[in-house]
Amino acid sequence: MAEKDDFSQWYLDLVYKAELADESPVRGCMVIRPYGYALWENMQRAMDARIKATGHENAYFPLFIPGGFLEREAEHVEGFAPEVAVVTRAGGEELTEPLVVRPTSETVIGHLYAKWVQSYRDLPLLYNQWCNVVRWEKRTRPFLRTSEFLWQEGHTVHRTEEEAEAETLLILNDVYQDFFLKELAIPGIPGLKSESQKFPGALRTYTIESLMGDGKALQSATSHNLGQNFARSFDIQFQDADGVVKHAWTTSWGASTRMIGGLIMVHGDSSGLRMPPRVAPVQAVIVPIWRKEEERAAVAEAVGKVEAALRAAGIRVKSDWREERPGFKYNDWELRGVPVRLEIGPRDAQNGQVVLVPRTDRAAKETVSQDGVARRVQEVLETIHTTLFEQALAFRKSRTYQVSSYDEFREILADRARMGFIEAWWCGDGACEAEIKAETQATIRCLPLEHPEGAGTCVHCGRAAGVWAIFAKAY
RNA sequence: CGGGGUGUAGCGCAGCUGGUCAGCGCGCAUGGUUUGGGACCAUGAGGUCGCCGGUUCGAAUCCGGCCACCCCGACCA
Repeated sequence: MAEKDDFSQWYLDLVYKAELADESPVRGCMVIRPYGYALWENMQRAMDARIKATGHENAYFPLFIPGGFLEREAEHVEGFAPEVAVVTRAGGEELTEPLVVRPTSETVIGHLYAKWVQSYRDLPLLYNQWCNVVRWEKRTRPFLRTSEFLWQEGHTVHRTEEEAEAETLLILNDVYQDFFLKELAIPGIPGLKSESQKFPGALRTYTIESLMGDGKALQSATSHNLGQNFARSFDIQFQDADGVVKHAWTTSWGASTRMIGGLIMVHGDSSGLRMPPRVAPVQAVIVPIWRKEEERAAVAEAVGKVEAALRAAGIRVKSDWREERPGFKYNDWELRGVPVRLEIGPRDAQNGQVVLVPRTDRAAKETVSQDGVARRVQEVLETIHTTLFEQALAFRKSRTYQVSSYDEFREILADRARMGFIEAWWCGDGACEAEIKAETQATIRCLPLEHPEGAGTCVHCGRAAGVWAIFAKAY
């Protein structure tokens, strides 16, 4: 595996060697292998629970969208047209109207919502779907940017602007940010996107931005207040209590398999992946060790007992009986990021013990009794979650800079070893933002929800500035 | 779409001034010795040398065309 100083190669090696994914015969697409898919399923389960806990229901809308639908919202079509895949031929003949493979489903869903919404009594409509989408990307990387990816997209309809805005923020905070903190151990920063970076067709876009191990930012989830734009384009109207027919307010929000890329780049180290325990496909692996056949029998008995105890405690456990040497297995499971390793050899079998090694700190190896091992593993899993989070937070802080001069801004972004989030005042002018991008390749990642009061001068143009922004180079 | 590069075994590569050039490492299979931090020995399986055409007695090797992929840039809510 490449060393971490060649970060993009390190990332690719890790994805393939840990067997999360493989290349596909179609350029830009990706095969998610069982280990990667198990991770995705765990993430889905945790995310889905939050989506439902906040009052949403799952549904499913079609893969194909009538070509004309995208065009109904001007900004939307402009934003997505270049990356849309279109089916022009099917059933052995040319289609009278080409079908777009969904890049996102605002339009089809809008079409149906127009039908389903009649009265203010029908609102709010709170639906979500888990599906695949296609966006033809020129440059792809597994998980981070693929032509087809898996995600969830929520689409809601509300009676008022305030309600829609509250929904957008509820998702951002109670679903996404909570998920990042509690499941992935990633300290993301919730914030508002600038005009140039918002979703095509949205009024406002909120985002969770997280900092990767190489100092670049990753947009990890987004939540959009669509205003009445799509309601107007698709005639989503309702008769309000006052008898007046009004356009509804809609939102949409999504999080994708890209989060897996984020998880890798935030937590991975030179030995490989480090899975956050709560979503890890395997939380504890048991490596049996023996020399002679008679030892094997005793070890097997202890392994069986420990495995059963862990399973009974709800821990996802696997024992590795492959015909390989222990050292090979240690490295292999470290590469795959399994949080806890349990070693059981003849001595341990004899003494009723197991050796427990946390992935985050090999030196913290400890010997525990077989009777208490399930409880101890649970504790260690919690500790590992906290450790991962704290390490990621410490890294983010060490790579976050508040600058007052543009020279300093440029210096930091030009230095691979220091690159990260730059916080500064910004005048709010899109032209100024574009110049910064042209000169430094950095973009405004977000206008963080938590920011200093007051005002200053724009880090680029020096004019009076009332907006606190986070800049970074991004994936 | 612009600039550069690469296509030879599952993966990574050597061979490329035409003639023992079908090879190496890893991986894989079989047998044995091993096993508390990436084992070793032996045997073996596996390739239309990206594709098409040309030059030649003879092409992985030279020439032409095509295709694919990679890197840098542009693009990327």
